[in-house]
Parts: sequence; structure tokens; C-alpha cells
Amino acid sequence: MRKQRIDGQETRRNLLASASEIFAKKGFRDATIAEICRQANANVAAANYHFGGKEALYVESWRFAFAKSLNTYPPNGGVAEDAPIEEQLRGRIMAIMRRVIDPQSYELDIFYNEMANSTGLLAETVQQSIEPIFRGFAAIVKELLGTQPSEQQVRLCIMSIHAQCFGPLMRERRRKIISPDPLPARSEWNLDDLETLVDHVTRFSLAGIREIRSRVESAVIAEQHA
Amino acid sequence: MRKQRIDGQETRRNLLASASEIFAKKGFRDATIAEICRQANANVAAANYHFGGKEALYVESWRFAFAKSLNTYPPNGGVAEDAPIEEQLRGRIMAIMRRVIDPQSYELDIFYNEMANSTGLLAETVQQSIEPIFRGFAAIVKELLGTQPSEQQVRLCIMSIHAQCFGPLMRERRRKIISPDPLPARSEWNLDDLETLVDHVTRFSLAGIREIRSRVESAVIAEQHA
Amino acid sequence: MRKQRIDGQETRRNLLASASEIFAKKGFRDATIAEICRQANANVAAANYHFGGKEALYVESWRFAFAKSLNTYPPNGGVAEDAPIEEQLRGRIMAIMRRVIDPQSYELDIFYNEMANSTGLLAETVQQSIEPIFRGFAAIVKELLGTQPSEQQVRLCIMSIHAQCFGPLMRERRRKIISPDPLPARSEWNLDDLETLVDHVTRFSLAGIREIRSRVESAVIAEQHA
Amino acid sequence: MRKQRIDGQETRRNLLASASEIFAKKGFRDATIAEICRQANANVAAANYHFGGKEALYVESWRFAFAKSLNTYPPNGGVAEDAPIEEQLRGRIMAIMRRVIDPQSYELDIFYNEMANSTGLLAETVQQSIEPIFRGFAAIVKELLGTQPSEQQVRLCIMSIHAQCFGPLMRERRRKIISPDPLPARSEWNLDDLETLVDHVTRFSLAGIREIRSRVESAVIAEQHA
DNA sequence: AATGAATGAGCCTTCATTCAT
DNA sequence: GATGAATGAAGGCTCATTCAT
Repeated sequence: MRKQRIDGQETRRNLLASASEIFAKKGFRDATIAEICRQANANVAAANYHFGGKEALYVESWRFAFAKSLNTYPPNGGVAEDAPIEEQLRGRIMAIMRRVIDPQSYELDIFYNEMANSTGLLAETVQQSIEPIFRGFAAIVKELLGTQPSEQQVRLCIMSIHAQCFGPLMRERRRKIISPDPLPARSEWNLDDLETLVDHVTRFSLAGIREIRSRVESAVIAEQHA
Repeated sequence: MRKQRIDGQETRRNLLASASEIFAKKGFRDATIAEICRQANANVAAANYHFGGKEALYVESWRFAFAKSLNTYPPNGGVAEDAPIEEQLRGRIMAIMRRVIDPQSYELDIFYNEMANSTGLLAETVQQSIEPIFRGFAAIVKELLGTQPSEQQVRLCIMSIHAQCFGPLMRERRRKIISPDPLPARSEWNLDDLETLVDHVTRFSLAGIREIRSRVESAVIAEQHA
Repeated sequence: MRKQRIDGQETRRNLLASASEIFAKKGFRDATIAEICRQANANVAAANYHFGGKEALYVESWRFAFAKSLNTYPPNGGVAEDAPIEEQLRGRIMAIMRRVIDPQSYELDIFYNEMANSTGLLAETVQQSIEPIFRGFAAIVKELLGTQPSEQQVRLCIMSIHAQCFGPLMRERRRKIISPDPLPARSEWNLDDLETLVDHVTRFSLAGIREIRSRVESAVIAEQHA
Repeated sequence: MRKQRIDGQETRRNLLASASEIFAKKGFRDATIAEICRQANANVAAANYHFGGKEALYVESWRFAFAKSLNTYPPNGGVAEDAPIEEQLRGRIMAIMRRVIDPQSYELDIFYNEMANSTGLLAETVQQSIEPIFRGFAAIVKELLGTQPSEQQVRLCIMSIHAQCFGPLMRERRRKIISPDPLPARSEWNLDDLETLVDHVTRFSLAGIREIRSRVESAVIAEQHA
């Protein structure tokens, strides 16, 4: 009754897949090694054997999920670097929201769990993964804000945009709390919803940025006149 | 070593206080009855005696934290109902962000944990608690959107504002992940930061709403001309 | 909200009543002080206060139940001492079976529980209570067995009769196991059933005793001839 | 200190053996997993690992004890099916009493405990196990009762016989109560005692059944004459 | 005299991890 | 290399009992 030994690496991959899914669904603590291994058709000892422990598996499963997601949804949303700046912003918003909406983008759920209830295990990997994406965002927002925006203004605008991108995820989570029945949730959102969402966030944010910019500039002018 | 029996309700209150704090910090699963009781200077059996179990304590501790927070920060931000509508919006944004910023507003942390990793235990109480707050928001946004906004437009704008209010919380959480040392975090923010934040979000959002409104109205005009 | 202090002894009596009932239903271990006190409308500390502990309450509750039962059903079944010997046997069988059938004769249930899973707490009291009843039985059976029955024969015949008296109780218990729904059980038995039962056991046993007696006597005769 | 892994099933078997013994001795509630595991030379978690919980272990331990007992003492007592009917009855009485007397026939003790203080866990298994044994008994008694006995008469006679078989067990239990020192009890009974007991019960019962039969028949005759 | 809040010991269970095979 | 039986630490809960009032 021993399992066929097709490939030693297949079990490893299965473990990563089920780990990312289950960690995403239940968080680090509630997810059990036993359940992950069962879903991966592997022995209870397999996780320890292949990864050395629950913590290591957690880190690897996040890397796995992130890499998959990054591959599927490049951060620039597929928009060329020489496209109009508004188009680039829209591309990046689209990229984030696609991830947010994809019900298999376990990466975000793991990250979300980590934010709520940090294990401290993802610090390094998350740092390395996310920073490049953020940096790309900053350049666009800086350009949109025009001449000499303050560091703080840039950060606040990025915050405003990012927050809106995650808003729908939070909305879904909130619904998960309030009505504990298994909701259709993200999986029900279709592409039209996505377009509508992205349109809204882009438009809303561009207007917001312009407003902040006008403020910046009038302040600069006032200063020049002084 | 038996505790003085000064007030029959004191232990109960202590338990609620330490429970809300620890549940907020660690989430339902990671928080242990033992730790909560120890911090409340009570026996391990006290929690079960007073509340009947961990789950009931969890629900009560959320109620406790919510009530405390609601009392401290009324949802309308202390702005009169006949104040200019922009002022009312600012008041509500301020109310939320005060909660978000208050490092002792454990309510939000419990809620946040629940969103990430729902136990399903808070469904009813959360529903009852936050719905009134949401409803007040909707009226303001509707008025700002002018004539005949669609349901969807209202919902999207509310989402944009709410999301920005919670953005700083997420930002802090992210920092908690990336540098796992106990950060000063929210407690380091001072009132100036708060004003800056609220100003930004209000301004950004009003501009965003105006943008959406202009779109609504041009659509209506186009329709009339047709 | 303090209870009226009608009589300090009333609580005591209530405790005994509910204790005997609950100990009978659940056994010593499964019965909880809390439940007994609740049913007696008394404080959780009342049992310890009035009786000194769970064990003492157990012993007293058995005494209480036994005394009540003994009062209601005198061991001789109300048959005069000079009645025909068969009548006296029938009277005693009737007396036992009435107790067995009475759904409020908690004494038997407590005893039964004790037989199955002895706490060793009733040793002394049970010994003192039951022995007189047994002795009365032995005299009758001896007389029915005629000349010179052996000690063993007497004991075996008494066993046969007693066992049959408890048979219906066991039958009911067995039904309790096999169909765990709350059965009508003993309370459904009416007086006709009782008569039928007692008739059967008396007849069956008298025939059995005669058989044993004939054996005794033929043995004696054979011995004489030898 | 880790146990040698000689046979994967050995621990399981040890657990069943000690479980049946301890459950028999103390009943479901008073028996502790810790004690069972200790006696089985296993870790406290072993019971849960192998059986999933205390309740499941209880059920399995009864099955184990019953199967062992059934194997050792076949219900018909080893008497051929074409033997004289009285012989068959004696065989069955012998089979029961052997079980009753065997101090390692834990099955009966568990069952007895269950009757006194039902957990409701054995309902199904007990039902399935003992029904066949009962059915075999009924056929014999019916034949002994001759023409047209009523259902009730059959049931009462079976009750009388069964009750007598269990009488000695009860007697021993009673002694266990009255003198709480660990008695030699059943183990002291030797084979002569067994023969004596079986002889007595068989003789006593056959006489009883004949008595009931004569009553049946005279009733029938009376009816025919009417 | 009587109460009820508080206690601590004990139990069952879960689970990540280890180890002999 | 891979398994699954076995382990021990830890957590939640129950309950008889105690003690200040």
C-alpha cells in the first residue's frame, strides 16, 4: 500500500501547494501539519522531512504563493513603461486588484493573516518581495504630484491608493464575519466588476492626487511670492 | 494568597480588560486563558467561572472593547448634524482614525484579527455594532454625490474612504511584520500626525467624490440631450 | 434577592431529596454537587455546609432513600406472620418488587450503581439496612425446604428468588442501554403487571424450591437406607 | 526511553486489554485515560492516537472483551443441537455462568456498569452482540413450555433463568460493597462451585418452567371443555 | 447561618516533532 | 529516502471545596 515513488520532488510541490492554501485559509496557528499533509497526500512526517518544521514550511509556502502570483500578475499590469502616466497608474492598480480578486492568490491571504496576527516569520521574505513593487508605485505617484512634493505627501497618496485596492478584500472579509455561511465571495466577481472597480479607484485617486498637487503648487507659489 | 473580596465585579472587569488586550494582540487561538487570567490576577478557572468558556469571553471582550471605544470616540466625531456636509465627513473620518490610531482601541485589532482569521463568533455582535456607523456614513456620501447617484457609486465611494481610514493601520501592521521588534507603532503618532492624516484623507476623498459626481452629472445631461 | 429563610432544615431536606434522585440517576461520579444544589434551590456551598462533602451527602442520601422506601413498603409485604408460608413468601416477593417497580424508589438505583461501580462508601449503612430483610427471607425459605436443608441450598434458593425480583430492573436497564431514548420504563408498569410478575415469580420459585426439597429428601432417605 | 517498534499493533492490543480491564473495574467516568495508558505501557496520547478518544476506546474495549469472551464460551455451552432439550438449556446456563464467574470476563462488568450508569455509547454494539444469544434462549424455553405458550409467559421464564444466572454476579458485587477490601471474589470460585451453581439453576428453572407449563395446559383444557 | 466568588487539582484532547524501521 | 507509530508539552474545561463576607 506504499505510495508510488514517482518523484521525490512532487510531494514537496504538493506540500507547498496545500500549505499555502491552508495557511491562507486558516492562518499559521489554526492550520495543522496533519491537514496540510493529508491534502498533499503525504505522510504526517513529510512536512518536517522536506522543510524541517512548520515555521519553515510557512515561509516557503508564502514564497511559493507569492512567486506564483507575481508570475501571473506582473506589477506593472502589462502596461509599457513609455505609456501615459495615468495609464501606468491604472495598470498597477489593475495588477494589484487582479491579485486581490483572484481567489487562488493565496499570497495575499497569508500576508493579510500575518498583518493581523504576525508570527514574525515572514519579515525578511516579505520585505524583499514587496519593496520593489512599492518602489515602482512611488515613481508614478511622484510624477503625478508634479514639482517638489514632500516625502510625506507621496507616502500619503500611495497609502490612499493602496488602501483602496485592498478595500474590496476587507469588504469580503467583513462579510465573512457577519454572515459565516460560505459566501461566493471573491470567486463570484467577474471581469466586469473588476473593470468597474479599477475604473473607480483610478479616477477617484487621480482626482485625489490632483487635489493634493494643486495644494502643493499653491503653497510653492505662495512661498515664491513671499 | 486568596484574593480580597472587595467587589464581586472587579475580577470580571479585569478579565475583560486583559482579554480584550491579549485577544487583540494574539488573536483567538494564540491567546490563552492562562495568560489572560494571569494578567487579570485571577485563577485559571476564573474565566470559565465568569464567562463560561473561551469563546464567550472572546465575544464579551470584543463587546467590552467596542463599547469603550464607542464611548470615547462617537461616530460623528463630535460634529453637529447641521454643520456643513464636508465638515461632517471630516468628523466621521476623524472619528474612525482616532480609533485606528488609539493604541488601546483593542476593538479594531480584534476585528482585524477576525477578518483575517474568522472564528465566526463575532458575527452577530459585530453586525449589530457597526451597522449604525456605516449607515451614518452613507447619508453623507449620498448628499455629496448630488443628484441620483447609483447604489454602486455610493458603495464604491464609501469603500474608498473607509479603506483610506484603515490604511494607516495596515501600514503599521506591515511594519510589524517587516521589523518584528516591538515597534512604538501607533502610540508614536501624535496629534499633528492625526490632523495631517485626516486632512489628507478628507481632501483626497472630497476630490474623488467630486470627480465621480461630475461623471454622474455629465451622464445625466447627456441623457437629457439625447 | 436573598432567599426567604423559612427553615434551616428545609434546605437540608431538599438537598437530600434531590441528591438521592440525582445520585440514583447518574451515579456518584457523574452526579455533580452543582446540579444537586440547583435542583434543591440551594447554593453550591450548601451541600458542603450541611453535610460536609460530597461523600457524606451520598451516604445520607442513600439513608434517606432507603428509609423512605422501607416506610412505604414493609419487607413482609403486609402479610401476617401466621399466614400460610407460601403467602408469606409471596408477600416478601411483592414487597421487593414494589420497590423495584416504584420509579421513585431511588434507594435501589443507588444500590445498583454501587454494585456496578462501588465507591465503598455505603458499606456500613447498606450492611445494617439490608441484613434484617435478608434474614427474614431465609427463615421462610428454610421452612419451605423442609427437613435439614444444607446452608448452601438455602443460599442458592434465596439467590434464585432475589435474582428474579431484580430481573425486571435489569431488563429495564438493558433497554436503557439499547435504546437510549428516554423510555417510559418502570413508570409505565401498572398494578396488573405487578400482579402478573409477582404471580410468576412466586409460582416459579415455589416449584423450584419443591424440586430442590425433593432432592434433599431423597438424598436423606438414600442415606438412611445405606 | 522510546519504545521498541516490534509490532505496530501491539500497543493497540495492550491498550484494549488494559482499557477493558479498567473500564470494567471503574466504569467509564472513573477510569482515566492516563491510567489505562500507564498500564498499557504507553503514552497518554496513545489512546487518542489509536482510537481517537475515550469514548471510542470504551466502545472498542467492550467489543474486545465481548469477542474474547464469546470465543472462550460459546453461547450454547458446547452442547450439540440435537441433544435433549434439557441438556441444551443446561449448556446455555453453563455458558452464561462461566462468563459470569470468569474473573477476566470484563465484558460483563462493562455491561453491568453500563446498565447501572449508561453512557449510551454501547447501544448499537451491545444490541448486535447479545441479540443472537437471547434468540437462541427463546427457542429452547418455548419448546420446554410445550403447546401454545403466550409471549408473556416465554418472556417471564427467560427472565427468571437469566436473572438467576446473573444472581451470583450481583451477590459478589454486594459483597464488594459491604466489605470494601479487595476480595478474592469470583476468582475464588472453583469448578465444583460452578457445577453446583449450574445444577441448581437448571433444576430450579426446569421445575419452574414445568409449573408454568402445567398451568398453561390446564388453562387450555379448561377452554376446550367450555 | 448562609452565600457565591474564587481556587487548584485533575482530566481529555490536540499537535508539532521525533525516531526506529 | 520516507513512513507512521509514538511522544510530551500545553491548553481548555470541570468540579469539589474553601473562604471572606
